[in-house]
Amino acid sequence: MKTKATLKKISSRLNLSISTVSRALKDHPDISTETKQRVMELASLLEYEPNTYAINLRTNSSKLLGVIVPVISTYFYHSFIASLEEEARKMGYSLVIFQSADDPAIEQENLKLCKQNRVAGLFVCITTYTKDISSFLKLNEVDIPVIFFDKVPPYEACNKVCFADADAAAIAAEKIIQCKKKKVLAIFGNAELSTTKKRMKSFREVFSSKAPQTKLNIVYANSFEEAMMQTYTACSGTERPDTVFCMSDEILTGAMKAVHRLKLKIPADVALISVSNGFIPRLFDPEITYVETSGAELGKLAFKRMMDHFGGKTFIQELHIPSKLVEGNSI
Amino acid sequence: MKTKATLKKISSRLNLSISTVSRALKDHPDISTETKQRVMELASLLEYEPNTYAINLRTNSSKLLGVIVPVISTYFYHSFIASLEEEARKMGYSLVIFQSADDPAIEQENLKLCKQNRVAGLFVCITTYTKDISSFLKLNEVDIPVIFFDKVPPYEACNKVCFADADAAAIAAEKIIQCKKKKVLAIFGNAELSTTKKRMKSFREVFSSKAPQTKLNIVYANSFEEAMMQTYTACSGTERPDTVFCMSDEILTGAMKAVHRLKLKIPADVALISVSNGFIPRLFDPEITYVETSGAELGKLAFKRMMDHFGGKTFIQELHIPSKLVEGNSI
DNA sequence: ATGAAAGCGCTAACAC
DNA sequence: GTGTTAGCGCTTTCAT
Repeated sequence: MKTKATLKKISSRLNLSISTVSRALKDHPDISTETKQRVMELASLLEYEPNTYAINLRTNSSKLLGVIVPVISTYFYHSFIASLEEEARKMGYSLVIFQSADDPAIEQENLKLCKQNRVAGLFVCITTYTKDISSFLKLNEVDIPVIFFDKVPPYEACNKVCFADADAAAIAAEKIIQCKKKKVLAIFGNAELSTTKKRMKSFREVFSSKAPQTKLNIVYANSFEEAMMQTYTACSGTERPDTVFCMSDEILTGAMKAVHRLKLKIPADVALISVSNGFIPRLFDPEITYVETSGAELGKLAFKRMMDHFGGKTFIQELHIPSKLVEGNSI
Repeated sequence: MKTKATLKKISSRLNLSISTVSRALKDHPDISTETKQRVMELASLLEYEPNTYAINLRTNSSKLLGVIVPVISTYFYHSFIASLEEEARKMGYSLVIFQSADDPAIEQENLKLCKQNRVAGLFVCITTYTKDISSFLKLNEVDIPVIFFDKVPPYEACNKVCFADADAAAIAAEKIIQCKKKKVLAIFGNAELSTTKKRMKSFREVFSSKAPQTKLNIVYANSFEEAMMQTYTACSGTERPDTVFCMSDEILTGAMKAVHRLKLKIPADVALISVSNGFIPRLFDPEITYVETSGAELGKLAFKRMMDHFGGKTFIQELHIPSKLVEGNSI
């Protein structure tokens, strides 16, 4: 194996000191143009690459950002990660990725690995079951900013970026009312999640205040399959709803499968409206109308918040992405 | 900010030398049980975490693995990454993720970042346009194994893990023949890719040898939209195919949208068969029959190959994942 | 304009 | 069983 170039090697070859070479490579004003020239040349000839470990050790910092998500392979997270990666790369940061499998124990393991890797900052979407976030908050004590995103802890004072959940559900509810729908099957996700609670509360409220006569059938689905069954059952009875509201992409895909199975026409037989990251609704024909909760947008916001933090804006804040309706032809 | 515990601090507090502490923490046989006890206790009290940078610098190695993919947010890559992450975590490795946006220039940037981060190994799925892989192969010279996956360079001698492309297409072709289909629309991806070429060649060959009378309409689609248009055009004419073959998930989603728009019954009006990662085909009803090319499986294989490499099996090899048919009800 | 030297935190060869 | 020492590659202060 070819050994890597170091400052030492370059300096001895050029009869210069290590510090001069170091400075020359950084275009330090003290160094003469001629010396810089010589150093630069040899460095590129030897394909010199500064040793990041040495730099990190010396400066006690790194350009690594940790990301912990329940799973990568889901409608939303990979688009978040993708947009985060783009932003990070532009600023010279790299992303180290971990999955918790929605298991708090693995989440803790991942946290440990993040610490071990001495990440400069951490983005985390907690598991459905994470109650105690003190181990995360400890990172703040050692000046590693932690930014919670999407599924954020409800109680503590911590940095959060998430969607305007209440708004998203309200916008969908209003659209349904505006379309004069009367019988709504509303499928929500895991009842424990703060996201679910917020969305449901606001969804209900809009109906009770603006269209109290609407028949609301509210159910929960923790998976694609459950969403499909809920939809199938509700839509195959005689009391078929005129509208199905889906709280997430996962639920939407389940609902759509049931709709296809029942060979229902959209929106003639049943209308659909969803809250979504935006990819799934466009797969269908007609395209599904949805309230956008964009993972990409959230990724950008999260990264910006991290940079602000590095820039000194270390105060705690909760940021929201506004929701907007994207019209399809499903309602 | 609370300062982190180091060997130095622990040793001075305990009136021991740094090396004794270091050895105690590693459960070195030389150290007395009592000393070990005292050291362990103080270490956990101070929440000592070894400084990875110092270790990496000292040992000139890291537990980071680089991954470069064209995009994360696509049918296949995130499942590859997800499975790789699971495997890696089990072995104490962490994944640093980069997207090339299918742009060779960004790919080179990413490669540079991987070098900077001194990754212990690299997984890369090259862009559609990557012709020169010498910069990747250079890593091998400095003992950083590079494993190409999925879209692999066709010519050079390098480590590859990929699908048995020819087999996958052949299996689909045989299924179509077995179902006595006579008019096939076959949609392939980017014509430049070796994957495409292999799949198409073998697809054609099966038909010409086993069912030469079949009417084959072979087209290319570089995107979801193109696949939709190709399907729409072919299926709305009078000469509608009885079967649509889709080379990838992306193409399948496009084809399905066209099928829905034309309100064609599956498989009565048109049969479908696809090559797929396995998630998309199950979204539809009836479920689509597909030849599985599992990103998760490939991730596992790639990681295993990497570990073998670390274990000394540094010879170059090309590994394949066999293809298997997963029956739906679409043909 | 350049160099010497200390030190980041750790490991490991070599004392004793 | 424990300590001493050198050194990984770099930055940075202080000399000259």
